[in-house]
Amino acid sequence: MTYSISEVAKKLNLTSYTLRYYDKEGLIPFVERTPSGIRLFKESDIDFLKIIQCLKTTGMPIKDIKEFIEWCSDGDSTLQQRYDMFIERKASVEAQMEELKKTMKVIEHKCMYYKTALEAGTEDIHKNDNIEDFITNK
Amino acid sequence: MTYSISEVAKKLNLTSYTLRYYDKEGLIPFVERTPSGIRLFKESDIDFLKIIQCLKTTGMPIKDIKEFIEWCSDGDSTLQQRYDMFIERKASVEAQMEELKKTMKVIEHKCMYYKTALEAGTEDIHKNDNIEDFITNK
DNA sequence: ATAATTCCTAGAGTTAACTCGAAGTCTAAC
DNA sequence: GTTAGACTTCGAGTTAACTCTAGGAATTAT
Repeated sequence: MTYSISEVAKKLNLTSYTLRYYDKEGLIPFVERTPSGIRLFKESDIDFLKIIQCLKTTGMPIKDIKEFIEWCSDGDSTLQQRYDMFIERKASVEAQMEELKKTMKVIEHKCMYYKTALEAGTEDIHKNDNIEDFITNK
Repeated sequence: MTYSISEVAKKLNLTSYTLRYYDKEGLIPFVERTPSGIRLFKESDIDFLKIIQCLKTTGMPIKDIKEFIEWCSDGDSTLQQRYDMFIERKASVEAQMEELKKTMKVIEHKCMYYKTALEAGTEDIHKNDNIEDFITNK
């Protein structure tokens, strides 16, 4: 069973334009076509697109994802590169999570700041606060 | 005590170009100047820039940050908007963390996948795997 | 068989966030 | 008082990732 480009777009919550763009950029060279040139997406193609979306979420640029796709079609000789890449992605995601946690602390502090200010009707009650205390975690 | 643009850039790990760009975009209208036009950053300006960096980390676009800055100079009448904004930022960061967690699971699975493939010398040992099982969390 | 819909490509346009170059001004050191 | 280095503005250039348009071909519905 195969899917049309618009079906895949709907399934993955992106547009046909984007899928054609990914194809143009060499991210999905494995997608087959009808004799008249229309793309036919297999289930396995959709799985690959899910991995591509996952890599994008980690902040990986498209040209790097393309390199990974090329490694995939190069077979077992590129296993080490692909392993290294995922280890590096893992470290990157860990770093991003750490940064988000720090960011969250500041945002939560600001939520409290404005909650109390709203209750008081003025920001003045924070006149003596020291924002550094929160950013530096004192 | 004040700081020059390049000192602030160094402190915040960005460039003078970027700081001037932020100024041009209205993110730091409070930064004062010498009579000859040179920017003098106060400690409180740097604190504001840290909040701006924090908002950027949450994925907030610059024109939205600008709106927040405008609210700040509009005083207490905008407390509700600012509170709502931070609540919304909090939800956004929570969503991002959730997505990163899901992404992490897939990445970790791929790390294992390639680790075992490397040990076996070939990807073939995963011939019967079903990637869906991992993506759908089975 | 015709009309509506969906597909195709090539290439142009958009947007965000920088990033830089040119030309000139300011300031500190000698 | 001149020179090196940092500062200024203005506007142009860059990059990534889409996003869309035009013009045409294929498929589906009536």
